[in-house]
Amino acid sequence: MPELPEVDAAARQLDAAIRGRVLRAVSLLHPAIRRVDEARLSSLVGQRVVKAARVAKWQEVTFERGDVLVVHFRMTGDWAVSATSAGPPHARAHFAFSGRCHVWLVDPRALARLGVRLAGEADTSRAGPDAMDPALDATQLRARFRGRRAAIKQVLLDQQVLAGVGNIYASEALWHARIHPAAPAGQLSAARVARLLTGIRWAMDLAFAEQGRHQYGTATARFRVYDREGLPCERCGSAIARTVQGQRSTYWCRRCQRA
DNA sequence: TATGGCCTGTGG
DNA sequence: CCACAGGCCATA
Repeated sequence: MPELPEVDAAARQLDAAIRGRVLRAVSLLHPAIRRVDEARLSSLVGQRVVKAARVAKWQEVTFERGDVLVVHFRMTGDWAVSATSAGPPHARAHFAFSGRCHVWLVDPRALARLGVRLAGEADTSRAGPDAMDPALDATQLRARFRGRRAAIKQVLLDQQVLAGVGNIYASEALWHARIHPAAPAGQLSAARVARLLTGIRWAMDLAFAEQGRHQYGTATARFRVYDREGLPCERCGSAIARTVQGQRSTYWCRRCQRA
């Protein structure tokens, strides 16, 4: 599920379901999810939802007193919304709202995280600018890469540098920009960073466009390089390569993407 | 900067 | 059985 476009869709779905409703009850259904401070969670019960929105790869549900429920899907989280109180498989948390609205956090791996930021508390996440923020330009992005000798692929995954790019779209964006995934981030020319930002927006826009349409495109149909090891590059026809960087798979074209 | 851990599931 | 999974954090 969760890179920026998917989290964005989830947050919109959540907002449509719960905005204006009152939280009636919360229950946690898996020990790993119980690491959240339950007293804080309970303090949300009885409050009305002002809005739900995406912030980087987080979702924030703002309540009337200014308290905020913070949710991160990690690898496999998602929402399930229904009018009945029967939970779906892998339901890890249950939120009951007024008007017979039930929301489940569904997460097979149970890696998702819940948190509560009470009114007046500072936001401690030091996330960088949002990848889809139109105000972000290539000059700013290049400034954020400056001094980083690590591979651009890994720097793209650093949410403090740029928020919202994950493992799939990092590969996709680098392919679009024709940049070698191991290139040192701080050495990229202005022109290359400009291409990279274009590539990031291109990959994200494609994913946004996919949301409304057939949810079930296969990976090979949806992506240009991700999960396409050995298949032909759609630009030059040579076989897509897979390498590992920082314990994560990187997919790229040896011919199109030069150092 | 690398490594392991968190969790469960799927596919080779 | 093993490798791997769209994320992130703790630790040395």
